[in-house]
Amino acid sequence: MEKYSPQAIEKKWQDKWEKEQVYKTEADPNRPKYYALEMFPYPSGNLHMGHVRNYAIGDVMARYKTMEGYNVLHPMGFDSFGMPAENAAIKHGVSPADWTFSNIENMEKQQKKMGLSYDWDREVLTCTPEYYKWTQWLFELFYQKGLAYKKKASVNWCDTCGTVLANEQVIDGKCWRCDSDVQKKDLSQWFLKITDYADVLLKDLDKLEGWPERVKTMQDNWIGRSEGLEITLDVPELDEKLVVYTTRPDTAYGITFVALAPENELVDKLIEKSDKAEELKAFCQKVRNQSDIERTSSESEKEGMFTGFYAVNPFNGEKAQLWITNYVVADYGTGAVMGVPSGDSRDWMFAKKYDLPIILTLQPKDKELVLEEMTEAYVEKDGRLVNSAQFTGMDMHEAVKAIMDYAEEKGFGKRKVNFRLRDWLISRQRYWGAPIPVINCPHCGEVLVPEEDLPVMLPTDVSFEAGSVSPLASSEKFLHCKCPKCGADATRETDTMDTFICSSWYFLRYTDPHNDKAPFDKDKVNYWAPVDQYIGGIEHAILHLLYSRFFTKVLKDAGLVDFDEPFKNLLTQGMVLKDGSKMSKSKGNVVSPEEIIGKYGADTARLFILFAAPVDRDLEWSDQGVEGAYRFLNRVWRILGHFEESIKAGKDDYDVSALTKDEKELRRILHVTIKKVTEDVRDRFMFNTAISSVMELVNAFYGFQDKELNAGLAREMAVNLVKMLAPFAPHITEELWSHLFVEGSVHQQKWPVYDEAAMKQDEIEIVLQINGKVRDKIMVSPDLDREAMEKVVMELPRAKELTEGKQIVKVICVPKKLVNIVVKG
RNA sequence: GCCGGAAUGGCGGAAUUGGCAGACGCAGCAGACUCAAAAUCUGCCGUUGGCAACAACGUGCCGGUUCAAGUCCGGCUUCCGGCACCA
Repeated sequence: MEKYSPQAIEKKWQDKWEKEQVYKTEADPNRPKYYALEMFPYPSGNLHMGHVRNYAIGDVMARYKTMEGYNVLHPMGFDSFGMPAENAAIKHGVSPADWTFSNIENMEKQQKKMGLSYDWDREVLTCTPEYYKWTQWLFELFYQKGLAYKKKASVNWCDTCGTVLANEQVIDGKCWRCDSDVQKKDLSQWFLKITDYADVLLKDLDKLEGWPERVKTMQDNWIGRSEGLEITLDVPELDEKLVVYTTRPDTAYGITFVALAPENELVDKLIEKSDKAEELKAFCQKVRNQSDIERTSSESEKEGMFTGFYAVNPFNGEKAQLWITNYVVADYGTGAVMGVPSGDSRDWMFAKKYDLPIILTLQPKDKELVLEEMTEAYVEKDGRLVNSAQFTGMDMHEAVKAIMDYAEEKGFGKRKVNFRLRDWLISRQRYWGAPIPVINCPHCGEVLVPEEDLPVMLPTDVSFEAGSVSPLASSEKFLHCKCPKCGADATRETDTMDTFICSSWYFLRYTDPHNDKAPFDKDKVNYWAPVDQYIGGIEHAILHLLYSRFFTKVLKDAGLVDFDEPFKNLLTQGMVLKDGSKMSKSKGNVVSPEEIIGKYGADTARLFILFAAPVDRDLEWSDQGVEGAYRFLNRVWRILGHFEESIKAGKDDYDVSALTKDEKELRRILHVTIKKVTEDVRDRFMFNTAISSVMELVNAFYGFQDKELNAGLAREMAVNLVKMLAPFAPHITEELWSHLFVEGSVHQQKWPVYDEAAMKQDEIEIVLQINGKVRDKIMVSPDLDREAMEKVVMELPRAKELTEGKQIVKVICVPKKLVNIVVKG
């Protein structure tokens, strides 16, 4: 065989696979299916190492499962709506579509150079009318189910991007995409009612056994469920009522004030009746002008202003001062919070600053608190109640329940579950997205575009200048239309949808990508989906993964699919780092996949990236490590070349009993390796250790390079070695397969099965321990029972020497492992 | 503050159910081949002491359980990530 030349063989096989459509798949209800999916990329123009890692992992799973006999769906597509295309249009005058499609073309070319087993016929591009027609159709479905609505609200606005953002897209007060400060704006916007599904989105996290704990916790935190009590307080001077929400009803006898957000409904009424209306107004204005970060940071100074009015604590009839404050979150709970300084550190700080009364209602069990000596609130959730009428003396946890019962019985309280999760703001004042299929009629109001008129096509005669209105409004032809209901002159909705809508259902479209009658066929989607293994970055832990779960649940309730979770198993890959930090142009530490593939080939790039670290951990890029992977593939190539004649001459059913002792040992290692690699790939996603055991096998193979090797065994070694490496390094293995075995593609072979009998050892090494320390090793038959093992070991000179003159307290025998002699003296 | 994850040689990492810590790879050292170098093949490679046999120490820290602990329990430290004035 000639020298290993990846550049020559990789191209050859990629062309052949494509021509022969080796990776094309069809639904087949008679075969078990496996759906392997990598998160589809945004078409930025070039693949980076993160993509390479993502696709390499997915490709191993897809190829492995295919060899295991599954009908495998392994598709790829592009999340191709979005801002960068539009920015390119503004900056360079190219159309967003042209920019996007040329990037897709380039990235596809790079993906194809990786040798990935995609069924390209199923490619999904979210920016095509064939796709966004169904995105719009799904929006209409949500609308009809009462899950899409338009409302005026204070929303997140990114001035740089010229659009609003969902809560999930605001990271530490900054835009997720461009990192600039997010402001608040009052706008009328479309929302999806994800809060209707808050409870089930939280509860079903328990079902997701194949998801990493940390992703589930993140979603749990984000949804933020809390159980508590709503308490209604009278405000006699205004003849009004006020509702507060608390998770600590046990402290209700300690209310001395009520803190209101300026947005609370009662505030305007308070100001109206107040004799210091101007001051209060000014204070409210000041608070409302603060940005979200200023207002919601726990470090910022608590401020407030007394309104002069009081509410009555319904538990004890005590008066509670009504304050307008800057520290109450307006859109959580009721925008009003009961102030119990003794039991809440924020209330404590506020009460101390403004000299408000404090009542102690909870005493810890292990010490006695004296109000005058306290320097901070007692916030531990443990103790007995004091100063709490009939509840005094009760354990805190019992009191929570008892007080809620009491409040409900008396009619001034109601148990309530609250969530941190807010509805999903989906309007975007941008061009390159799916238009919201709604027409505004002066007579009929909001009207959905009739299904037969979908898709609402993106116009091309627009000006791309960013502003507070979508560029779609600049197309007269697009903007003006007739009302589908009454025929009157009407205008279209000019906002487009958040691209996260497009990506919330793309994995379902892959199951039936060319359907022009429906988003997907029910039988097809229920055959292939849910996704068996989803692979992607942790950055989508909340955004994409939460939205997709929401979509799936709505589609299940609408009867479009039979499952209620989209992704059975989730693998969050680590980042690819260079010199300890994420590769980025600004740091100048980017390693280009194209260059690496050009130099060493895709097989080396894939092998290195899978070998260098466990898939879920960050990976430090190492040029020398890549060399190592390349060396290994060369070693495989050479050793198989060395035994080429034997491999070709060998028979598949040869006489194993004729093997020498050394050959038997090699064969044993082979079968141990098959077991190890199978389990690592199938059960643990430990590709790094799977590869390392194949390396060990190759090292053992090299032990025979200067020796005779039974032709049957040479063949068995080669067949299984090439098969085991096939998912990791698809080209070199295909080349070797064609050289050595001729028939078919290695990727359509059956995955190796290990032979228990071959794994049996005549002799195994056991360890002698004295007091738990290793003192000697000996080869024995693996069939020895405890007694026989003990006997053999006790006869060892080392054992005699080290136990001489000492008292043997105990002897522990672990069959096939060790004998531990415990001595005293 | 609450929640989650992690910590093992010079480096990436392995040890799956408590049973030989450091597999495999990188780097390093040595030998073979070569006029020489590269490539390749082979061997060595945690620390300390010792010519060696061997011994002691060693998986972030302190303690515990156990014949035996990287692994289990209790208490910390540091780092990474999420949430956070959410009542």
